[in-house]
Amino acid sequence: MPRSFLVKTHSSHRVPNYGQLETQRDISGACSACGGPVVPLIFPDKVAPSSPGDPPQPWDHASVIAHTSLPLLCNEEALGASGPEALDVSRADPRAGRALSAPLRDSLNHLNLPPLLALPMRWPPLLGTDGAQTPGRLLGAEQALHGHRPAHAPARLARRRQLRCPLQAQRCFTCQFCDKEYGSLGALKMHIRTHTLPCLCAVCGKAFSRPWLLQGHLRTHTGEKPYACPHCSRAFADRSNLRAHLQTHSDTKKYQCKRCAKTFSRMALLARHEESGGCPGP
DNA sequence: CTGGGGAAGGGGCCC
DNA sequence: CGGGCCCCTTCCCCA
Repeated sequence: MPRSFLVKTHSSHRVPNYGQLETQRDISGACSACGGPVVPLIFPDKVAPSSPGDPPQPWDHASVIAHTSLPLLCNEEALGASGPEALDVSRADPRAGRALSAPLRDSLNHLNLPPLLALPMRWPPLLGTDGAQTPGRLLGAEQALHGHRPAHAPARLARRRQLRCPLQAQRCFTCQFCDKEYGSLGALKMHIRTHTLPCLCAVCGKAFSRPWLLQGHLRTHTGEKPYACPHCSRAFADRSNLRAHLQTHSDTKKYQCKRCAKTFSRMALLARHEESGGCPGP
């Protein structure tokens, strides 16, 4: 997905009011690293490992997980572990007697879910804002995790990577979960978070790849809308949504149909216009 | 069918 | 190098 026009604005404008959120995190206990709720990660039952035909799963790669330390970011603190043993995935096994944090346990009870459900990696079961399941839309990570992808033997996979990046084999970092490639280890680590989803919402249990995504999600629970439209009384929880809304106040719409010259406030509307066949043409 | 809001995903940039 | 924040984009849903 192209990300163009990444214009940095003045940092003085980056002062959203997270007071409520900070208070909430204090209640539940927060990860000092990501600000998310502190809950132990529970890996799927290793008694029932992935079948050979299944795609590789994050929990199938404990060594990689430990190396990146990403998925254990939160539960390390919850477990109070430090040192190498903190990276031992087996320590996060629910059968080892690890308890959920009280807020999350309450959330799970509220959702009436079976106890000790394989929680984090496949969690949550596509919850809507009302807590109901929303089958219509798969999360990106869920798509990556559950998409049908043939398993690759390590040697063959390495061979394929070599063929793909013959000149940059040393600088090519490939995701073990989806084969995406990155030019830096940092970029790869950030991407891996989209598979491991280390930040969990204490209210509904939904998992996110990054703390600020969780913060944005928490606004759906608190109702906080720090981004107000200067032209009307509307306010938004998300800056991008405000930006899209501002287009509705603009006389000059940003996206124009090349066939009929009709303009639209959003690219999605233009795309829908072009795909609907309703374009009268020039 | 169209316009718009809400929520979320994810790569890039800066510190 | 990692975290935080930036931005755009996408999807779903509703009026």
